[in-house]
Amino acid sequence: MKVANEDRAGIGTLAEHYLFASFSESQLKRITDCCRSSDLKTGETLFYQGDKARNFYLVESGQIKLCLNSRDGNQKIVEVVYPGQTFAEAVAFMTGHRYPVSAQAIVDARLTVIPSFVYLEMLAESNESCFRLLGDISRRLHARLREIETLTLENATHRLVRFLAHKTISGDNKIRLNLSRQDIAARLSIKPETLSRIIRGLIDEGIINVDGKDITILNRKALAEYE
Amino acid sequence: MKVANEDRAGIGTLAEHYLFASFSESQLKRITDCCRSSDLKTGETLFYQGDKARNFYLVESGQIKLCLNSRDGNQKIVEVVYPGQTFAEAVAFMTGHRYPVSAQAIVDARLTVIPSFVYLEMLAESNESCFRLLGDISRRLHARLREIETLTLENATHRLVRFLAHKTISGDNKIRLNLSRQDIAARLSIKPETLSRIIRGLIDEGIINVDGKDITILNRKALAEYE
DNA sequence: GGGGGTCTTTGATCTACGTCAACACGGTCC
DNA sequence: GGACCGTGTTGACGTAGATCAAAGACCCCC
Repeated sequence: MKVANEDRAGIGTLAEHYLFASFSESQLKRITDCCRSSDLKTGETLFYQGDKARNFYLVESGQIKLCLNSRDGNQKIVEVVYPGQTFAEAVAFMTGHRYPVSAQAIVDARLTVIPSFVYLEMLAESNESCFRLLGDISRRLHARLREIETLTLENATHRLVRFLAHKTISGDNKIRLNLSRQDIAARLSIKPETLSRIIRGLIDEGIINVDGKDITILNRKALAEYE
Repeated sequence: MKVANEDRAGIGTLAEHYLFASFSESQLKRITDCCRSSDLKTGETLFYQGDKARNFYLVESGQIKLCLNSRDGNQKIVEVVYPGQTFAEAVAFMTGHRYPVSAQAIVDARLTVIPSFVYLEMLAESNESCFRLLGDISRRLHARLREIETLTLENATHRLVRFLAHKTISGDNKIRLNLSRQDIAARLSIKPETLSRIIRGLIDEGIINVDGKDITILNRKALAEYE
């Protein structure tokens, strides 16, 4: 289902988003009146880590990567955000109100820019919406925990296998990758060269087949054993 | 201030805790009526990863480690919780309602056990409390992000230096470690042997001095350069 | 359609950290 | 006091993954 959403334009509308589902018509109008759309070209940066944060975002179309950069030029992709998903909601509640990551478009993207203050105002009037946001942030918290888990207790191959498993529609053995090799590498916290070698290994073992961005799982059992 | 709290008993009372500060007298009473205290001996496990979660906890005294365990016996300490702090608040909002980590006492500890359902009920009546919780979870989310950052973009020495810097009371060059070496290692995601060698290195460079659990920073500038 | 650029792959080598094993240093229990 | 056990340290060695360098593959764009 994730794959189905990718790159599809127009599914990111506020009114139908989970976080906004509990607002009344008038509340929703007050929010949308404050929102605007923003277009980003491939490679363009929306904000840098440390920037003052006044908004959060809903992806209407395209893909955005949230990443951390080290002084010596290394990049870690923390999350890739797809149409219909929001990001940076939690920033409004953090002291300092600064983005803890940078956000950059992987492909041309269109976003809805939502000023945090209006959202907070509406939140203060709607307990149900608070609960929705709590659920949303808790899910993110859990995702970060699993990330820490794979980083510390699993090796690079495990991480790739998990990544593939996550992309798999149940029952289907075909996966269409929507990220470049270097972005996958940065997402999995490994170097492109290493990723290439790991994929090579899986191909040589007859576990997967690769054709550009298309991956076919030939031996599901063997793949699962890496997890 | 963190150091000052450690092992001190009795500071963990619901009424004075941040998360409960917005509840009315009667709401607070309804919660406390449902709570009980629980004592844990050193090494005892409160819950295991995957256990059904019905409660969250406030540490009254002692120390609790939240950790992940791999099949091959490796342990990663995600967080150490001290008196006056809560943990597992977010679990109530997660699908499945299972603890994503295990919780174990590092030293004898006393906890307040808070049934999630009462807290949720009260939360539904108090928007301000929702905001407090949102702030609380957002802070945790940010902490996890920084953890991912140090794990992927920094090396073992950096992580130790950050750990020490975090423990430092500004202006004071003395640090009293309250964790065993192996727990520090598990917290920093390195092996005890490696931790030992890194510390040795810093001593040999004349940057720190170590006497059991007491560490003195001799050269703050040199230490900071590792960060 | 061909040439310049960026991505990806492959090979050779390096290194930070892990592993394994031996030893040393306290506590504590008779 | 001595035997003991858990914890920490040190040394020798192994390895996953990084780095460096070079060769292909791909992609546009004029």
